Amino acid sequence: MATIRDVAKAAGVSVATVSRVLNDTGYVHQDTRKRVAKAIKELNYSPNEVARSLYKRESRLIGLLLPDITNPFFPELARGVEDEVHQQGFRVILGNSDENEQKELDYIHTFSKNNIVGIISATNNPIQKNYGDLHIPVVFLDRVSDKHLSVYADGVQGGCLAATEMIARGSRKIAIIQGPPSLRPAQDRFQGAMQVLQSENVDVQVVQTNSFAFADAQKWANELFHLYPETDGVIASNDIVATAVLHEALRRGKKIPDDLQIIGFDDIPQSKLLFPPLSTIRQPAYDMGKEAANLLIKLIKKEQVDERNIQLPVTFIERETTRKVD
Amino acid sequence: MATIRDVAKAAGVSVATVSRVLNDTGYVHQDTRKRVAKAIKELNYSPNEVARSLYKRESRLIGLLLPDITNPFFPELARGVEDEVHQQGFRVILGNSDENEQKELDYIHTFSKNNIVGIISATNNPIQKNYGDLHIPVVFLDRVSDKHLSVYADGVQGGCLAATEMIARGSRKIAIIQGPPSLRPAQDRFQGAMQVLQSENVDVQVVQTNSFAFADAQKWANELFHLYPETDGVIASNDIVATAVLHEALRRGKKIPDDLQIIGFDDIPQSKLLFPPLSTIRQPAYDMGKEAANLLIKLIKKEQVDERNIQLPVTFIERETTRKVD
DNA sequence: TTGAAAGCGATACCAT
DNA sequence: ATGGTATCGCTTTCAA
Repeated sequence: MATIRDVAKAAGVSVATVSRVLNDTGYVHQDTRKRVAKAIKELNYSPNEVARSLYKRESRLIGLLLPDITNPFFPELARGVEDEVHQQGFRVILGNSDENEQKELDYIHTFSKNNIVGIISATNNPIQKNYGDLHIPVVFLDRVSDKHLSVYADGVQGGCLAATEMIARGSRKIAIIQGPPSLRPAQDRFQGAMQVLQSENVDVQVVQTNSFAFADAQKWANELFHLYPETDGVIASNDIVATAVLHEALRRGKKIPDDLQIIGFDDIPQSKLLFPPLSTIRQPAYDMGKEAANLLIKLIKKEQVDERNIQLPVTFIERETTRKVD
Repeated sequence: MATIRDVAKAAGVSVATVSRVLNDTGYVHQDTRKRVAKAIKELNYSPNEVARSLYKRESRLIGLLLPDITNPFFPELARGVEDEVHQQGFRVILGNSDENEQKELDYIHTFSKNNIVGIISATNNPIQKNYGDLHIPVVFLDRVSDKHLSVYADGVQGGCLAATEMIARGSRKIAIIQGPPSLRPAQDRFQGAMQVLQSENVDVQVVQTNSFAFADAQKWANELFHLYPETDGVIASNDIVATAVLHEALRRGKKIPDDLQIIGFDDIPQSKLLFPPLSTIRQPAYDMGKEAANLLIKLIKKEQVDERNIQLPVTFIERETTRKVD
């Protein structure tokens, strides 16, 4: 690997001058600039980011912390973040915390030891203290935070929407699956739906859960139909859970959506490929990722940011686990 | 952030000594060691990886390059890689090449500029030249390579298995979906299946495709049933394509598996949650990731590696898109 | 417009 | 057993 010294020597100038043309700072004569450019090309030189980072005490790396890359919602977020970050000349280093506080800390540590310039975190653990004494900007994604900026979808609104649409389509014995208590977005959805449900003349049953994992979801789905066989509508805490419910309902020979309506949350790519395709409340995951990246980069560049929280709208995606309404 | 100097001062020793206790190299008196340890704790000191990396010309970062994080197969791989890498004290920095050569190059560049110690690549592009002049170990994952080590599942065997099982279960007019031509694993599966299909007395139709994207898959599924309405068995190039086929078949009112059997490839987590659950050829994605990580780390540590290619076995997962056999 | 030299925060060689 | 110091590759004053 060629270094800045090699380039300087080849071009017959000092390293300072090479650095100047590299960073386009200070004065450099046209001819000198050309000679340097030529040397760079000939030596196929590319500056060592590590050395640069050591001196400047900052890299061009952004840390992205996800709770579970295996849940299809998060790759969608990640793609949004990545595309935007990449386009603005930064790179992302991704960590998967596995919803485990120790791993999360490990990653924050790794990030910080590698001079990362900012962090986007979508982790579940309510350990925002861990982000406090970092001296770099942090944006929470799909999470709300009082202390830090955050980008998220309107969960309350989403919950309302789900309940409203479900009632409008005729369900009267509705089971609602309450996601993990520690997860604010899940609780928002729940609250939103409950608001509507309780103000209407319908039966409502709550199924309490504490994770979004496939396997667990299947168990709860089973439990749901066992406990409340009369249920004619399920509002699930996300699409994975909704999928498990759908699956279990079909297994039990229920007609969807005639016997039972189901509404999910997230609109992960797979949802439209289910049979029947899942009606759901869509979160604009990709856009959320882009927004978060954008916001973070503004912070990094110390640009003015006018809003501390960016809340994106959710929409009802009508597919075939809900009945038609005229 | 405290530096090694601060620690040295606080402990009343030189930086050399601090470095010694940090790295556990050379002699250092017990008492001194204790004083240093105390200072480290008090100052909450943690060594700057960037400075360390600059001097040693290597980091503790491993680059993982994925073609499309949005395809659920890859997060599975990634988790395997990550878990193993993490456990062995390295960290992974993840790049998503989006099946785009330029992005792939960008990431390789980023990796190299950040003193990454090794790369695991699962990208599609046949541009192994790009990895040639890197001076660090590279392991290909879910890809086969002549020049570099690689870890992959036995595609030919998988194809054979799919064809054999399908015939054993009574399909006689079989359509096989040939994945992207540039993708060796997809072609292996195809070849494997064709071998069996052609040696048996069955009709076989080939549907040529060039991507694994959801949207495209849906189009081909449609085309398949339009062109070959008699088809009573489909061997798909992966589970995403199989899902699209299943979806389209149900939409057209076919009974699964009575009218039509479907076998996928990969066994992504969603496959078991489809309705009916998808029969498929399972690749042990998580384990493949772990193997690749293990192999790479051996290379990094310059340990002896005995096999240049690690081929993992595939298995037929019988679910409900295939008929029972007695 | 250019160059010399002082750092950035570690490691490791050479003394002592 | 410990310390001084050159070094990694770059950026940025300061002087010329």
